[in-house]
Amino acid sequence: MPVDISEIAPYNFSIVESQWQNFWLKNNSFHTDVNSSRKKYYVLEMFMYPSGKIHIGHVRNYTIGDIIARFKRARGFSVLHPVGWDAFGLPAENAALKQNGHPKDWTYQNIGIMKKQLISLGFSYDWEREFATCDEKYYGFQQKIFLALHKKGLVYRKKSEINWDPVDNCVLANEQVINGCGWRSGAPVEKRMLSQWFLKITYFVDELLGELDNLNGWPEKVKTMQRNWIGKSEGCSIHFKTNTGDEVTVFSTRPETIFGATFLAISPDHPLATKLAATNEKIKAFIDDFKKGSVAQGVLDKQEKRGINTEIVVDHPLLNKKLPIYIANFVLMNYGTGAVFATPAHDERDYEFAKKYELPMERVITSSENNDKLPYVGDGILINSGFLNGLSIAEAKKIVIQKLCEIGLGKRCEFFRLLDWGISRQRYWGCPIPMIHCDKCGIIPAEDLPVLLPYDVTFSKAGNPLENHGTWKYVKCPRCGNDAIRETDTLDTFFDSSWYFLRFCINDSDNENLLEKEDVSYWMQVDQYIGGVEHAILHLLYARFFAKALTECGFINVREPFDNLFTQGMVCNVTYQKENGDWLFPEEVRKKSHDEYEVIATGEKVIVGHLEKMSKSKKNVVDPDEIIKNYGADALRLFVVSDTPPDKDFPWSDEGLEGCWRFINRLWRLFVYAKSSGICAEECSESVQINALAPDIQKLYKDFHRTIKNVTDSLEERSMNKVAAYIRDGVNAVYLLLEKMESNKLVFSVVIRDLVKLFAPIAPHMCEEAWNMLGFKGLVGDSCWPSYKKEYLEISTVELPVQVNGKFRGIINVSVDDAEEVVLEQALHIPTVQKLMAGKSLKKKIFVKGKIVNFVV
RNA sequence: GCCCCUGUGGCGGAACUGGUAGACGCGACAGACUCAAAAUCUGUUGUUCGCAAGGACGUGCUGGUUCGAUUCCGGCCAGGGGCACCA
Repeated sequence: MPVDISEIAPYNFSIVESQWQNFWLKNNSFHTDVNSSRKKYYVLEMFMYPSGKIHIGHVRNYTIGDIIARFKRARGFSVLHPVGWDAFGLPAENAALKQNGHPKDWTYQNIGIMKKQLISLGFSYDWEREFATCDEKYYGFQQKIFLALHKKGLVYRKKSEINWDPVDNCVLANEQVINGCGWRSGAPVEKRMLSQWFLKITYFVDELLGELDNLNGWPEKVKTMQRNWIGKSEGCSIHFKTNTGDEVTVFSTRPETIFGATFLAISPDHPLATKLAATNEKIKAFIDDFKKGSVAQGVLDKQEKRGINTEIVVDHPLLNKKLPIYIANFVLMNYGTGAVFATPAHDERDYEFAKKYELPMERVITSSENNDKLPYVGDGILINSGFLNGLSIAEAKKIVIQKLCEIGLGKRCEFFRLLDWGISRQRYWGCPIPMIHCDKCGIIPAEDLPVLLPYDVTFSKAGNPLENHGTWKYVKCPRCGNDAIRETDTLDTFFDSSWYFLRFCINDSDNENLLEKEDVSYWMQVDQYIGGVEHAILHLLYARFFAKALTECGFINVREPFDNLFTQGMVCNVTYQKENGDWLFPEEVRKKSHDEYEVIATGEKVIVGHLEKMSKSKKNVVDPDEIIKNYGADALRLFVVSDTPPDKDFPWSDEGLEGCWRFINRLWRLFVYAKSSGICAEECSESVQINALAPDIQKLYKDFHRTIKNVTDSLEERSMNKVAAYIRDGVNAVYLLLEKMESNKLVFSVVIRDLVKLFAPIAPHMCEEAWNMLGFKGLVGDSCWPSYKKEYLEISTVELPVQVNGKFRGIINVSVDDAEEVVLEQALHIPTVQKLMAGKSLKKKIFVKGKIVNFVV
């Protein structure tokens, strides 16, 4: 006799979960090796910064990855699913300063805490491959990579104006400046000149752009963002000689408007401007003012157009007239050539500038509509343009470039928005740049690799602790033996994260070569990469660059690192605020009436805000540890992939989590009930004879094959929300036939067995326990994934909708193979149909086999 | 300003190549069990008219294609994201 299902004790997740976690860990259950007999599958979630504790966003990211890893493993792939730590970086130094500790201790301590959290979530990692970027072995090898890139000419040094963060006291990459402020500190960025190391990312600009078209497994959104970031512009450069013998080259994407050019504008940073400033007080004052103002505010876009006439002129290349040169604040030195020819009639900025300084405008493009408004930037026909008159913009562009080339002044060319990547950081907690400054030999590679970070540093003095260290930087020059000084800058941590996925490919702890070519070519590319869309540009572009650069250097042989990319959405939660704007924790708030909330302690009115990304400052975070303690890891895992598609933002709700916990229990009760009804591994030995089954059991069995298909397909397309829904569907169907279980042991044994397998990627602990309880051998994940029979999916009878004039009017039960006449005859018997057709002539009848009947009257 | 994406019940969201819109879950309501409650199991739940049978409306708005449109095409509106003096 089976037990009473409502009497079954709740699932004891805390015991079961820790028990299986220990088992997996002890037995190294998810260890992987190169295995040529199986197809490989590399799943990777973006590794995390060890900030202290994981948050729900991490849980969602890593759960998606773990579900895929477990699913692929069950489907017979040799799965690489590693984990590591992006462990260098500023916060460690800030924390050390605050707590009077050491960045290294702080970092490794956090890693310990967070590792425990990951284990408590049941993620199926190959822990043997775990490492942190601050491990000596990792950054030591990274120095070799740096030197190889240097040798290849992909690393170079140049003096450049850098973004200086006055709060964090460090240099920022352009990409780390957001609206003129530091990406971490939020402080307005200042400009300074400094010698910096650069990675020549622009060397691969064509490939970085072009290969995007072949990345079919990447979201279109991310590819668009990268294209915009690279920012290719095609056009033509034009060379000018000034009346003072100087030279200016301009770049334009609109060379066909050259007849409308009325002046030239150069950047205040342009060499000619610098030269003029040396002898001209007014120009010097203008440039000085420009540097102060624009940099400090960092708000260039809304800035008023300003400029100064240099009194220098050039010849128009195609007309017999002179064009004055202006120094103008809207021309950027780091784009194009730092100089433009201005056509005020057809460019908004030029127009604004020309209007202010009363410069002439010459209309050269006309269109039928909108004929008098300037500036005109639309399509049209060329006028006032000599040999271009009457041509379309596209034709004129082609011909004018040809002409400019012929007379030797123009050149077809393209420019990119993408700039080389500045990688020097004046910080301690990073990978030391292995270079040595020698007075005699210059700047040369260090030979005493690895150059290790000294532990005994002080953070009390301002500036870089490596710079301040008593002995560390003093070395002998490896070339001449004289006293020399180490480079004290460290590498941008984006450098660390640009190749970590390659390092996971080797598993041999003795191997000094972290990029063992055979292992890398076995595992790469990453088949599924998962992370937040906030890395759409920087990290993902740098990683692509590294794959190309390391291939050029001969380390590896993969030019694109990530075959499929999945960007998951953020986890959001409601926010509560007092009327004065102070944020409140949910537990400080209570519901007063239907739509009013108040502060429990004071009774003040509470404003319920929109869903916002969980953040500590908004007091709307939930702690994964608390959830796991109260509901278990499986419930949390299920919840973060339920309901909402994983690429969309996820709205947190306590009720939703509760519902997942209820479902875990519902399923657990089903398994216990099944066991008590005699469902077990042994019962599965025979194959199900479908025709011998009672109709309802037969339907259940067939429908379950549909469930298997739906779950499998949804997993393949990464629609985890549908996976959860279809599994619930299957479970609901079984529940409705509970009392028939004992008398249909074979069918139910097979169904229950496959249910355990299907749900195991999402809720591995409970399913492992059920698998074991029902007497199945080994780990559930090692058993093969359930398969479905196609013939069970084909439906022989169907509920066919019947329409009159395209409107649904009833349903008939027919066999799929019934002839058209038979079906139509039956459809005409529906009373409503008869009523609607009475007295009308049938104009047309539509019959789509197995789909629809439609009478048009 | 430019580029991209998204609009479906009270809510999160399903819907195969155009073919019964609303799967599954949350919430709500009801029944069973219980002395009672919780838990559990079973139902109902787009709006609206109707006692009912049944009807009307309904996938942001608005046109179009079609026997038939959440799905395809045009125009608009709203929300979100990216870039932004890029020549």
